[in-house]
Amino acid sequence: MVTTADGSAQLGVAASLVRLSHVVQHVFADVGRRHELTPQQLHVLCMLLDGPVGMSELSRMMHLERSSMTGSVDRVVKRGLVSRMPDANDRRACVVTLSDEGRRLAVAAHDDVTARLEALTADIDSEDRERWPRVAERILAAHDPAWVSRR
Amino acid sequence: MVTTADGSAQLGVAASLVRLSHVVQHVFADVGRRHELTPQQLHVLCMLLDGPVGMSELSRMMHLERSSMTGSVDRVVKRGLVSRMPDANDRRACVVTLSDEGRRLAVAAHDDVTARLEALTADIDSEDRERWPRVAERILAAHDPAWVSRR
DNA sequence: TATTGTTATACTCTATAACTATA
DNA sequence: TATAGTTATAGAGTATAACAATA
Repeated sequence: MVTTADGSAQLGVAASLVRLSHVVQHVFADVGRRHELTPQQLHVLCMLLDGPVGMSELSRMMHLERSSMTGSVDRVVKRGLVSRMPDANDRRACVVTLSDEGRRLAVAAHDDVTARLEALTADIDSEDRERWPRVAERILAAHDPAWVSRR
Repeated sequence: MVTTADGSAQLGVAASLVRLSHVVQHVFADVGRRHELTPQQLHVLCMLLDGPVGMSELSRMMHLERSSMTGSVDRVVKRGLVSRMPDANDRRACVVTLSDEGRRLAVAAHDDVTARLEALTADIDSEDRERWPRVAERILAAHDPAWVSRR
């Protein structure tokens, strides 16, 4: 808690980010559960929405060890949501690809998460709603400078 | 991605919250690792910073089943970071209490997380830095109306 | 030699169901 | 009956180390 100029107490910037993160995680877990997906499985599917990705790249995107990815991908493969396709240019590698069912689930869950978060921010001034994503992008860029160029 | 009035592309409110959440989780995991704590263990310790808490209340605070809490608390007990004390008013219950070592670790890690997040937001206009926590509180209140009254 | 991906192993984390003890 | 907490069980998630195959 921080005391502001007018004497009222409010969360600090860091504390508010942590709290908000918990809200997002909670929404993510809840939406996943409704689709019978764990948060991690949903996360994997969302990473594949823009197209197939190799195991190494996927583990980098998710900040996980490659060996951890193997098991995570195995579980969604077993559910028929993704498949491993051979990489045409590198016989060591494979690309993980959404199945039709996987894409359907990923899109539905992604839309649900978006809707839930939009609802939570519905009563915020439109000025702040416009302003916030720009602030967020500054934070993302500070955390991962490469993020800017990946867009 | 959303296209704004001036034609530039930027993240939507929901997408920016999700991305930010990942950054926070990453900072949390990284700080924990430096103190040889898993993110969940750090989370438990932080929940106890304001004073001892019973198992049921703790599981409510962390959105976990009580049986999951048992194991989580067992692991930090085993490391000597917390202990279960009998509840003076209810012989069924116990209160989980930080040890000196646990408090030291919790404070150090908490400060590290705060410092890292403050650093990430350091180059943001002071107006936005002041404004953001108020916006965040609106979101927290929308997600959990009881949160307001708990402050 | 470096990279891609997997296996083996050992934990941590989590939920469900059934249980004990106290309120 | 209801609540506080645990146990038993099963599975998901994760990291480390060692390995195979290809680049």
